[in-house]
Amino acid sequence: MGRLRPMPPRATGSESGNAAPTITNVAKLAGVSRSTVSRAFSNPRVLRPDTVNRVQEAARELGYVPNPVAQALSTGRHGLLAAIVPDIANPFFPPLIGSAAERAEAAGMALLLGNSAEDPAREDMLTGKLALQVDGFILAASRMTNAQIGEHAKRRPIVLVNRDLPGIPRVLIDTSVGVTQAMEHLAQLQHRQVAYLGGPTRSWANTQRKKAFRRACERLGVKPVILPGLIPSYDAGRQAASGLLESGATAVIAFDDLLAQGVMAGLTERQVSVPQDFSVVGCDDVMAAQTYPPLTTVSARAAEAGATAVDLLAQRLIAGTSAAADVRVLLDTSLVVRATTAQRA
Amino acid sequence: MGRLRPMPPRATGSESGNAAPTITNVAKLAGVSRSTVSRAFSNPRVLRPDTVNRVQEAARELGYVPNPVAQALSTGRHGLLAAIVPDIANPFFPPLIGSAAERAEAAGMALLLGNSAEDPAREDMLTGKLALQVDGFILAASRMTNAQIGEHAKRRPIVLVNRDLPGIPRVLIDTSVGVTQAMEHLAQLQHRQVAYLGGPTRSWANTQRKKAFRRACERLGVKPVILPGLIPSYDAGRQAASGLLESGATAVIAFDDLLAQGVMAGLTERQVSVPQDFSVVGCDDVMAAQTYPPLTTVSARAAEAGATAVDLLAQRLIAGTSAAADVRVLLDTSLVVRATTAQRA
DNA sequence: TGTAACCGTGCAACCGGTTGTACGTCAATG
DNA sequence: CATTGACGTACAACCGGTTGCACGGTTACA
Repeated sequence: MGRLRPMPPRATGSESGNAAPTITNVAKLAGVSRSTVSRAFSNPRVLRPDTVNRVQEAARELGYVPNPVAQALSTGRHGLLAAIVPDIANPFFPPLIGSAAERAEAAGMALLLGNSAEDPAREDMLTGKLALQVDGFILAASRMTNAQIGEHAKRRPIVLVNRDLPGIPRVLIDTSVGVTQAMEHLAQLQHRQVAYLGGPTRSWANTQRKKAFRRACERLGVKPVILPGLIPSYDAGRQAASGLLESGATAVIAFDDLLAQGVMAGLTERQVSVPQDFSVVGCDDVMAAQTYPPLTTVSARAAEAGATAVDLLAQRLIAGTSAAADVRVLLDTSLVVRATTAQRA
Repeated sequence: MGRLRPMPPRATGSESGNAAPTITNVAKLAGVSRSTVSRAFSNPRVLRPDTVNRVQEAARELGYVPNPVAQALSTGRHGLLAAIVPDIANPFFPPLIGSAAERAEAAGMALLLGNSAEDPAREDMLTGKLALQVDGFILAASRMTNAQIGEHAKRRPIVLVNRDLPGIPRVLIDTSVGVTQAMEHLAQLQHRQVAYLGGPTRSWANTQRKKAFRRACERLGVKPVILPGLIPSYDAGRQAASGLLESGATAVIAFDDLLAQGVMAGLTERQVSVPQDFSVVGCDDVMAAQTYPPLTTVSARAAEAGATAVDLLAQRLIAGTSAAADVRVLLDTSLVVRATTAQRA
């Protein structure tokens, strides 16, 4: 680039190549200045209507469309939002991302995706790198420290999903309600000893679920068994099956559906049939309706969470930097009873 | 913005606010010109080493990092790739997107995500809108017409996934090999009549699979039953179960794992047990290892496809516009035998 | 000691928009 | 009829980098 003087003063006339038309081309064709063209798009009210028409017609003729990069440099608004997730292959996130992308588009913005691969350092790096090219962040199930998040929040608006950090707008999927319902359901089915198969220790969701589980057990007079936090995967669940059986529990609530599915596999391999001999409840309602037997699970409303987060962010972006108080959206959950729970044998 | 003359000539000294430091700040601190700072980052070889050091130190001190938006405007390189998929909630795509994002990052770029929601018009619009802010596109299972794709390819480099359009670089997951293997497997198990449960009619993958199925049936002397194309979902599969049973087939190859899973549910509801009474084979190996019983399926290597597509694109971007001949990468597939196929009853 | 080649850095134009202010025009008003 | 104000548009600085060329200083060689 850096066009130089010696060069012919720029082929002023019609487009020679297939380069995208610029505001200058439109201005020339419409017989107005560049600023007028700009205003015809960004602030038409200040122009005479017929001027606007003339410009628009010229723009249409050339196929002109404003260059978002130039706009970003000039205005500081990029029209981009970034969503950072720990693992896009985890079925919890795609619906969240999908609906976030949709809402972003509705707000005239596009969504940039970052995959932290469960690595806090990587998440930190990614967020820092993207900070200059996006207007704001959705941090889903962030693994960064509070301090790191706070630092990023100084540069760009952030909305958290499933992370409860006062001072930063956040939307939380409150599974404790659903877990409590699940416990009531199991108690009603005469289960007197129930296990909770934990997820990642550092996960906010896991903390919430475990707490709700404990509390409900106490209230209902059910004996709780807590199995340690695991990587939420099918294999981990399968391997946990034997421990479950030894624990004496007759039912389990798993941290998520992947674990639950693995547990079912492990149980079946040991000739324990679900739900006749053992009841299984999942969490997140991801894939639950897509397998057989259909899994009883706690719905997670991930899609809504993504949509809400984007709406919050967009709202904050158009309203200016108004801190908008301390937003904390709680999304309720509830138990979806399908076919993996039954009366205690 | 548009800072004006009447304003004090810009707080030259230390940063007053928390605005990101610019090349000008660094230049001032290092006692060199802006162009020197620029070169220290983009082309350090032309500078004296100690000058580079001085600039780098100043940059570090200020926490300077080049603004990618300004770079994009100036150089035309954005450091962004866009991936457009028909439906991010379909479990086939997340692994593809995930590995694409990873490879993009390895190449120093970030990945922008577009969700077309299965709508060709929307896909066309999205691609057009993003064309000015990204360096290239990955179009996965595109639903656009050849003409539309060709039009976009004129503006930006494109790599297709699972779409065979001569002249555009493409990576194709060739499931015909895997489907053929599946048929051989079933024939060996004494199945004499096998059904193919189709996917979206306009999908390239579906065409390939159906063709391979037909050919293998012919060669193996198996009677083929073709069931019409469906939306690939659990429910569609479940509803297809009765038709399958009526058809007289004793085994089915489903267009994808979602359909297969639904079929299994439908069969079980009708007291037909898998694999004792009926054999089921899926496609894509998505979720197959995460359910019970583990599904026999054709592996799809979606992650590799995403990675390959990005590598192709990145290669083409750094090599300049060299058309690089007519690239067509075929990814072989193979049958993964798990637990949903057995000897004919 | 004069000159040529070379090296390193600064200058200024440029990417494609945005926007505060100045200025010219015309109608309304005194 | 001169003055005022409103209105619409042009001018030019600016966003934060990049880059071709010019220019000044060294060094090498004649």
